[in-house]
Amino acid sequence: MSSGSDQQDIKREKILDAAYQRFLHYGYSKTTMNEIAGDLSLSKALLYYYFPDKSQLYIAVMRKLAGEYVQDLQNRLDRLDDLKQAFAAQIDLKHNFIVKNYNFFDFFRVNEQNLPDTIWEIITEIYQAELVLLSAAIKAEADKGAIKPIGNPEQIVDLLLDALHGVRVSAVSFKKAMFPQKEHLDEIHAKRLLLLDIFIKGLTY
Amino acid sequence: MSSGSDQQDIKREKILDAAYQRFLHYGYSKTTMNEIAGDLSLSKALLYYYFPDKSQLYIAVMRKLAGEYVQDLQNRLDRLDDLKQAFAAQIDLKHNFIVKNYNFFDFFRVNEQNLPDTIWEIITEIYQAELVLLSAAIKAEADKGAIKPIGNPEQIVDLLLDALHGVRVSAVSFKKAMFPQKEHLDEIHAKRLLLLDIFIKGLTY
DNA sequence: TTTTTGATAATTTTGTTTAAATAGTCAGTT
DNA sequence: AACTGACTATTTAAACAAAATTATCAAAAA
Repeated sequence: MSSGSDQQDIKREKILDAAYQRFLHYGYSKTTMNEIAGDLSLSKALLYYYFPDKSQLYIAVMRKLAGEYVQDLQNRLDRLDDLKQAFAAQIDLKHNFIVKNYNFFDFFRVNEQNLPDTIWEIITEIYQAELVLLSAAIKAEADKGAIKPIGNPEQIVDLLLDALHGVRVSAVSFKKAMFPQKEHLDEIHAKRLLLLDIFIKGLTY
Repeated sequence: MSSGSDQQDIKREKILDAAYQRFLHYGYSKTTMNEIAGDLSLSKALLYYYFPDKSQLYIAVMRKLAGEYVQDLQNRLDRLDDLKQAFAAQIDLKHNFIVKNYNFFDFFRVNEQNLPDTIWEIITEIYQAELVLLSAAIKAEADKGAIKPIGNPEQIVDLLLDALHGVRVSAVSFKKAMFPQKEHLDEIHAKRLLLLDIFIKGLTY
C-alpha cells in the first residue's frame, strides 16, 4: 500500500506527532513549519521532503485522528448490544473528540466556507463510518424484535444523530450554550437519554 | 403604555417599515441610514430623533417581527387541536419566518458570537411563547387521551425543540452549524417533519 | 413645544503602501 | 535516499490616508 520504506514511515509518524502537538496547542495559522521542524531538530526543508505543503501535513494529521476516532467507536460498539447504549456511546465519543481537539479544528473555523476537498472527504468518511456502525446497531435491534424493521436505517441514524447533537442546556440560555460547562454535562446527558428513549419508542411497533 | 403621541407612533411605524425593507433586501451592514431616510423623503437626522442609533432601529424591527411571529403562531394553534399538527404548524411557521427574512438575519451571521443582549432577550421571548403554547397543546392531547399524561410538558417541549433545532443538512456539513444556507432549508424542513413524526409516536402509549 | 433639517463632528470602513514573517524551492552535501 | 543552508515567493501585519457612514446639534419650521 504505502510506497516508502519503514524508516520513512517512522519519520513521517514523528513529524505527524510533532505537527499535531503544535496544531493542537496553537492552532493551524499560529503554527509555523519552522517550529515543527525545530521541535524535531530537523530542517524545515525536510518537512517538504515528506509532505508537499503545510496544508497537506495538516490533512495527514487530520486523517490520522479520524482513523483513530472511527477505530475507537468501532471497538466501543463491538462491546455493546443495546441500541440506546450504542447511540449514547457515539455521542460521548464524538463530544470528547471535539472537545479534546478543539484548537486543532481552528483550521475549520478560519477557512469556514472553502475547506479543501480532502478535508470534506475525511469528514464524510467519519460520517459514513458512524452511519454504517449505528445502522448495524439498528438492524440488530430490529432482528431482536425490540423495534420494527426499518426500511432506511441510515436516514434514521442521520436524523437521530442530528437531534441528539441539538440537545443543549435548558434552552432558556442559548447564549453561552456553545460549549457546555462540566456541571451541565449530566443534565445534557439525561436529556439525551430521554430523547433516545422517546425516539426509540417512536420506532417501536 | 407608549409615551409618544399617535402621530409619533405612526411615523415610527413608517420608519420601521422602510428600515425593514432595506434590511431585508440588502442586509444590515449594506443598509445606510441615509438610504432609509431617503426612502421616506426625510432627513437622516430625523431617524435619530426616533431611534437612538442604527442597531436600536434594527432591534426595533426585529422586535416587531418577533411579535408578529408569536401572534401568528398563537392564531394558528388556536384553530388546531391535534398535537402533531400543532408542532407541524410551529415548524412550518418558523421555517417560513426564517426563509422569508433570511437576508434580514445576516446581522446574526455577521455578529456570530457577540449578539447584543437585547437580541437574545427577543429570542428568549419567542422561545418562551413557543414553550407555553406547545405545552398547552401537549396537555390538551393528554386530556383527549391520545397520549399518556405527561408530568412535565415543558420539559418535553424543550427537548423536542432542542432536537428540532439540532437538525442540519445531512451531517456532512457541520461547519455552517450557526446559520444554514438558504438552499438547504427545505431539506432541513423535511427532516424535521420526520423527526416530529417519530417523536410523537414515542409519546404515544 | 414638538418635529425637522443642514451642517458638521466622530467613528468606522476601505484602500494603499511598506515591512516583516512565513511558506515553499533548490543546488549541493552527507 | 535523506537531509540542509541559503535563497525566492507569498502571505500577513502595520501604518497611514481617504472615503464612507454613523451620530450630534444648533437652529429653522410646524
